[in-house]
Amino acid sequence: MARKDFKDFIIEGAEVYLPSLSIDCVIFGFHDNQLKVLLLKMKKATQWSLPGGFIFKNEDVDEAAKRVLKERTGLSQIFLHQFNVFGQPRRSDSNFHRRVLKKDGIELKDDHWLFRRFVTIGYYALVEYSFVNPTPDNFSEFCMWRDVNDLPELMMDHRQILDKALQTLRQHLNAHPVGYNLLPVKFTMPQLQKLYETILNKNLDRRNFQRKILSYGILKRLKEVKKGVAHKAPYLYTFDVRSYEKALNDGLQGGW
Amino acid sequence: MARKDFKDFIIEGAEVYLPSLSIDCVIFGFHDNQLKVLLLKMKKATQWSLPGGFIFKNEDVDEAAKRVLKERTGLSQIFLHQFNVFGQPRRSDSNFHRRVLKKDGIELKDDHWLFRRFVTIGYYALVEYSFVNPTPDNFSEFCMWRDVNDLPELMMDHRQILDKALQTLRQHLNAHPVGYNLLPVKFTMPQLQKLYETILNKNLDRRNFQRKILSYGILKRLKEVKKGVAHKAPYLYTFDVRSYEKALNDGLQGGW
DNA sequence: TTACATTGCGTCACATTGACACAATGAAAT
DNA sequence: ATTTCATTGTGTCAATGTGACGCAATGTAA
Repeated sequence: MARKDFKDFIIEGAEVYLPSLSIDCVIFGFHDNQLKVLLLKMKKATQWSLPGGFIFKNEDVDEAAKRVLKERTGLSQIFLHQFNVFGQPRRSDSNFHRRVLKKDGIELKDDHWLFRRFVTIGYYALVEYSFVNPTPDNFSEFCMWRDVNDLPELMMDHRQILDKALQTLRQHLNAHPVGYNLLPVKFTMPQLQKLYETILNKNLDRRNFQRKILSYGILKRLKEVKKGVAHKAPYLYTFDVRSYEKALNDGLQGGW
Repeated sequence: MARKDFKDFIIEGAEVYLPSLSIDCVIFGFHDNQLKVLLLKMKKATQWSLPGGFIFKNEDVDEAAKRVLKERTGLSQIFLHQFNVFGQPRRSDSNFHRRVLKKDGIELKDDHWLFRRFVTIGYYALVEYSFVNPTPDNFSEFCMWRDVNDLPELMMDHRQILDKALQTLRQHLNAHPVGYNLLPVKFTMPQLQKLYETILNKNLDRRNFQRKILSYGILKRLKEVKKGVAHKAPYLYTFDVRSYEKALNDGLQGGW
């Protein structure tokens, strides 16, 4: 979006977007054995923010989320899951936005649509780190991956939204194709384990983990091994998509 | 809400409510060993609808849901859980409402706020059947419990919303105090089992169910037995609230 | 050539689960 | 009063799953 488009956006927003509603996305990636989140560094402010946006008046809400995802990552066909609505009246601070925009040389009336109350719909997304091309929006100076264990200060209630997304991801780990969406096509067992450990925030026994995950019958071991690594080279695995989806439909977890 | 209030509501709605957003509630109860849902029979139409409402401009979304719940059931302090947003542009059919209102002698302009697009936030609630005082709203002629296995035709996408709520309830069964909120204070083991069977839509072995549910240590067996029943009188149980909440925090289900 | 971190494979005790047996209870039928 | 029988309380047993380890194989780095 060029400068001119931004002006149009600010002026015409009230016309083209559904009022009162916004979208915020928590985009997870996995790299260097760490769980990452894609964040935007705001212009003229120290805070960061989640990628977000608004919904066109005739647009499906899920489609709007996909559009935002595409704009920030370059990716289509992303695993996307709506997880919570944040609807406290005081969640946004209109003065904050006014100040930030003013520093950027933009002054708007007090009753401008951007300053009104927004109820936001939280989505979390799972993407393959290496495919992403992080792209800032009009409110941000850059867009980059941040480690979930080393987060900067976030604007408004975005930290709360992020925490809730992480909590949801944890609960979904056994019922959704989390590994499949976060890892590259070929990966090693230690990588997969580290992913589970990071999301669950606990250590797992290497041998028991392998036994359990293999018992699901959703992995295929390849003939290759990982190359260019120190120590013993681990085997590479891929997800057996067919049986993975079947297993997830039936539900992987225990229970009744 | 009296007749006059209804007129006010229709006229002033655009002023007092947050635009574009609505709330729909799937209220579950348990009675006669059946899972029930509280539904409204619409005026001048054959369809039924879920209890719903709108959000005041300065009202917390969760509070709005509680308000709706209170209006339809008479209850405060209800277990309430937001589960999904339904945001397809074509989910509501403005002609449907127009027709229904016209039959009721009410004609509104085509651009009336009630006919605009609404994104709705779905909540499910768990209530104790016997405490509920079903109360219709202005769009409905009566309000009553319906068996989830014998549902009438619902307006718009309310059937889809209900199904999603049921699916969510199933997933939450081991992680939320479902039994605690749906059953009376004192209940029998067969009652609790029937509740689980109904929600999960499958039969469970009586003896294994008892063993497992008792192993959680969340139930207290009382000295009393159920009276006035045919055959052997079953013991009565209550939830041990303290250990129940503790167990739910840790998560009852298996997994990692 | 050796050291050593890491990987692949396996063992064992114990807990959990699914399937089922049997006696006890008490209202309803005779 | 006695019998019937659906229902409840308790327990058994084999199969399976889980947690805690041991040990040899691998292959880079010392």
